[in-house]
Amino acid sequence: MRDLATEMGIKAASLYNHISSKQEILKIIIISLAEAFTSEMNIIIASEGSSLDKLNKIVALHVKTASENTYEMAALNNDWMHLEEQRHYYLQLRSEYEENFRHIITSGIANKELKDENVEVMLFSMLSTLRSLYLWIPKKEDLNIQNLNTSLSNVLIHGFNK
Amino acid sequence: MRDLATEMGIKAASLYNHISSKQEILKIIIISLAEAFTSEMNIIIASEGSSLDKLNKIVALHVKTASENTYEMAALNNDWMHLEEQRHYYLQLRSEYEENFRHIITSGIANKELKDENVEVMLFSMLSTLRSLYLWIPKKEDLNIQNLNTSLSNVLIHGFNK
DNA sequence: TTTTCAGACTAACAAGTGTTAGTTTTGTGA
DNA sequence: TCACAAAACTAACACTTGTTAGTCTGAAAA
Repeated sequence: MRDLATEMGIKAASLYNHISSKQEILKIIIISLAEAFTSEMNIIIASEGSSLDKLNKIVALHVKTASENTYEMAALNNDWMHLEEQRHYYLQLRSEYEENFRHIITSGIANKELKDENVEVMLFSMLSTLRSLYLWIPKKEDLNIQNLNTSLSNVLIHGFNK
Repeated sequence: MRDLATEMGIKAASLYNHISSKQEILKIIIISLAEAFTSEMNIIIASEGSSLDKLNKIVALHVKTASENTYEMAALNNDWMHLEEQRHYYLQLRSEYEENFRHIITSGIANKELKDENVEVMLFSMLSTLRSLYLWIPKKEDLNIQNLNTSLSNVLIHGFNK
């Protein structure tokens, strides 16, 4: 809290005129990002289009979030486990999101859009790549968001062997 | 240190009969895993075989490391930045490893084994999935290591669209 | 049997943590 | 110009942290 206050040019005690605890800061950052993300995810789920279309949209949503909310994504990824009252709620949002993602994949397999490969492995592979974007995007200043969407979708969905 | 000592059934001060500082514990865990990993990686680099063969071997090495050294992998992934004297050495090992990985991909593209897709995106996608394995493997108790190697290689390298 | 020493112990330190109580300053509306 | 509220301040709290100094214990070596 002292570091944070110094960065803002005030004393630590003055922070408590604005927030009620350190926990509250964590909660605000993580829960508001998680809710914003979830609501965009629900729009994708409800949309028309093939499973591949939806997967592409999910990739784009992650790229957008990681580039516009890099630090919030870092907090969400690294510090969600330090939430207290909201930990359960966060985990609920997260498992709904994973369940939606999984459903898109199984539907895609069912209607022959996707290979009949291990669903959990597919899900894990996409999720862990997309969740790490926040670490990687800031290091590649020169990349164009549209190109990134395209090549990330290509690599994740279509693979890279000939 | 007090938690650690309690877990061992001794008092915190007694730990200092065995190690010289908390830092040293971190160093031992991270550097020894990184060195072991690097030396196995070098064997793969030096081996005969196509780029695809090498990529498969790298996947298998990550799966093996994540399942046999889950906690050490967690420490390495989450706490390498808290290394002090060894931070530079760690980053050096890591960038050599990434450079080797990148080289396998560019060779694969050059000899037409792999698609001519964005190398950095391919590398990022594989790396972030493989680096997250330590989080995921313990949750899937029932999975067989050999099957995991196969389906992970399939998903990462061949993609999952039809 | 005595000596030695690794490895446990207790007690305490200095520094850092989030937070509160009470006070002063500052800027805006009456 | 005055009143008041927002938001800064100082001082201190209770607790946690890694670590050290000095001591005791028990088992192996002499």
